[in-house]
Amino acid sequence: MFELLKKEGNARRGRFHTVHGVIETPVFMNVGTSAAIKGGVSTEDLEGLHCQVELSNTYHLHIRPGDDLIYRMGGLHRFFNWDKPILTDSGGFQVFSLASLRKITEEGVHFSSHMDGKRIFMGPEESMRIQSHLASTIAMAFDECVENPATYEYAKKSHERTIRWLQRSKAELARLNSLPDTINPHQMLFGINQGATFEDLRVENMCRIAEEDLDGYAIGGLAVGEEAEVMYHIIETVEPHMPVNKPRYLMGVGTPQNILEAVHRGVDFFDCVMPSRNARHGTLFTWHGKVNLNNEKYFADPRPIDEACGCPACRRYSRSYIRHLLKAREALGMRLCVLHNLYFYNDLMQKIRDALDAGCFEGFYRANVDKLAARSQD
RNA sequence: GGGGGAAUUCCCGAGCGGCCAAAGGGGGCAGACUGUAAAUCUGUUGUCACUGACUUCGGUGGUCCGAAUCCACCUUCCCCCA
Repeated sequence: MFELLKKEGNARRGRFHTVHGVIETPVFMNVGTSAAIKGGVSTEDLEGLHCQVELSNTYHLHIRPGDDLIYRMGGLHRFFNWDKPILTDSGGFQVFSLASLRKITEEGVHFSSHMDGKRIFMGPEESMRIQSHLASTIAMAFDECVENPATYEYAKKSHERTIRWLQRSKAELARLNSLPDTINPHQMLFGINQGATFEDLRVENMCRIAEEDLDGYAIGGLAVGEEAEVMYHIIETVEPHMPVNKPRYLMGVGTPQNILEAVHRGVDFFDCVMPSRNARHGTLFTWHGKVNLNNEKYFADPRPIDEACGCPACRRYSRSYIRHLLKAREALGMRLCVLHNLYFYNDLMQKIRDALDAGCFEGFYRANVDKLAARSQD
């Protein structure tokens, strides 16, 4: 159940109630594809980072260790010891990212496993069965994330198929939730809006999936190579057609600036690999822009990554030391950087919520939207 | 004391007369990264007045139109026999 607590312009302050607890929105979901945040971050760490929701992936966990095992181990929450909400992505994104290894039909998608080349098939029913085994808080409908640029003809054909896949996902999850040995019979389902960069397809798709009366609605297929302005425009186009009393999730986005822009346009949920991946590669997000700790100018810099940050890395360690760890390929270097970036993202969302609560989001937005995208000048 | 082998650009290492400023790796420097096939990938790494010129392959001197590559001597290091 979603409570819309406050609105400022299009920006929304909300509260989403789940069987695994409350999610204060706008929220960033911390991505741990294979039931682990890459870089050596534990679930205890996640608590320290004020992480509200963890995100894992259906396709990856199906391949390894197998959803049967996770079901036997009592579901994802027990398997990796996390009792707060978990959202599982459906595997739809892998239709896009593993494009060279798949074939799409009306039934679903034939993949070659990226691990061993083994043939696997995943359609809406398979995705829901796997997610039911994983017993996540929120399951995502099985969709096709279309490549950019896409032709109008293909985008139309694809989004219509994605709607049929959504209806099949919904029916299958309802069936699974009613079975006696289902771990989480209250598993929720979010539908995913598609339609590439075509306004009419996006709107038609949104109106059609809204009729399915789902627990939440996602905008997918963005941040796949199009200009940021195009992404913002699509959000603005779709948003008026999204149910007001349900959470809105912009999938896979994005930079701190992207998130602020999207909150400004009415989005509640986000997830992105960027904070963890960039951290592993040495790029840190701060309140005065990006810092690439690999740069020589930080060789003897005694300051923390961000003076204003309260994360475990900034509380104890200098840029100089962490840079050394990265250069020496010490695991601790990556870990500290990932802790910092995830703390930063969760902190960014907290500050957005605080601003909304205080009724000063517009000022917060204006003060930070450009600064966040810049390269730090210090 | 006798015999054999080796010295290459920051490091390791290829090169055996012109197509060599010199493969490949490492390291350095910089960039990318958006529902994670990413601890990955890309560019760059002698100097400059940079679509060209100059300096460089242990040292010195030769041979040759032309030498990192061939010859002589020197220096240093390694191996084998005494």
